[in-house]
Amino acid sequence: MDKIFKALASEPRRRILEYLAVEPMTVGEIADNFEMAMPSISKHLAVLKAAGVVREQKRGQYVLYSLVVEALTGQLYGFLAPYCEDAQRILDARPKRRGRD
Amino acid sequence: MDKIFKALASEPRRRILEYLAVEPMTVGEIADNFEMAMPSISKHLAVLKAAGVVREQKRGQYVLYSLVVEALTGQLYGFLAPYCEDAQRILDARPKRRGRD
DNA sequence: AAGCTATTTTCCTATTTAGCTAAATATGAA
DNA sequence: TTCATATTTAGCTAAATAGGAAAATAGCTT
Repeated sequence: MDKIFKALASEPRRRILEYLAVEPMTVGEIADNFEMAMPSISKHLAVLKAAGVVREQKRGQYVLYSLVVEALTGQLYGFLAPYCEDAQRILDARPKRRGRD
Repeated sequence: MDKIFKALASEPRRRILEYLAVEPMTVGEIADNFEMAMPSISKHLAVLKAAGVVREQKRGQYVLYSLVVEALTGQLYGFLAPYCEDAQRILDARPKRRGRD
């Protein structure tokens, strides 16, 4: 739980997720949308990846990042469940993840 | 959005919310459950209050803190909504808050 | 008023985090 | 191989955060 909230406690990182929600992107493409230098973006992506909410795929010399939306929503619903029946219901209705990837 | 995630990006603060989910408590009662000194708890409570997820009521020389569960869930569903239809549905079904308190 | 208890505020230190530049790594192209 | 591009890692500084102790504030109770 700590990793996901630490990851989301950053405006640039939340913005990165918004971009990735539209389509997978390379680090450079993401960085083009920010004032920040690429190494900083790269580190933000590492934080998001450690939290499980993005996935990286090597594509030649590029690295393509994509959102793992079930991980994002799943973790937050998991946190919310004890506070809210709706969240528990949504989790229950969710298809169980097979260890693919 | 920033305040809520910053607030939740702390294990002690998440634990405080768990306690308050059971019943309202004074600062001292909360502090009894932690190794931390009371001033630190008091500061964590201030962060949670700034994020809108707890409310404080003066009760004589005590201060009673309580969870504002709709604020906690509402903000997180609000964040989730663009990523997940379920969250949007839950928000829509939620009774609109009147400016009470 | 004086003393006691509960809480917050202030001030300080240690740790973590964000962002930068420069260097290292990895891949593709000539 | 050599050059160029994409990304990550290292090393640094500045800013933010966490926690403690001590002082300040607020409300009882005598």
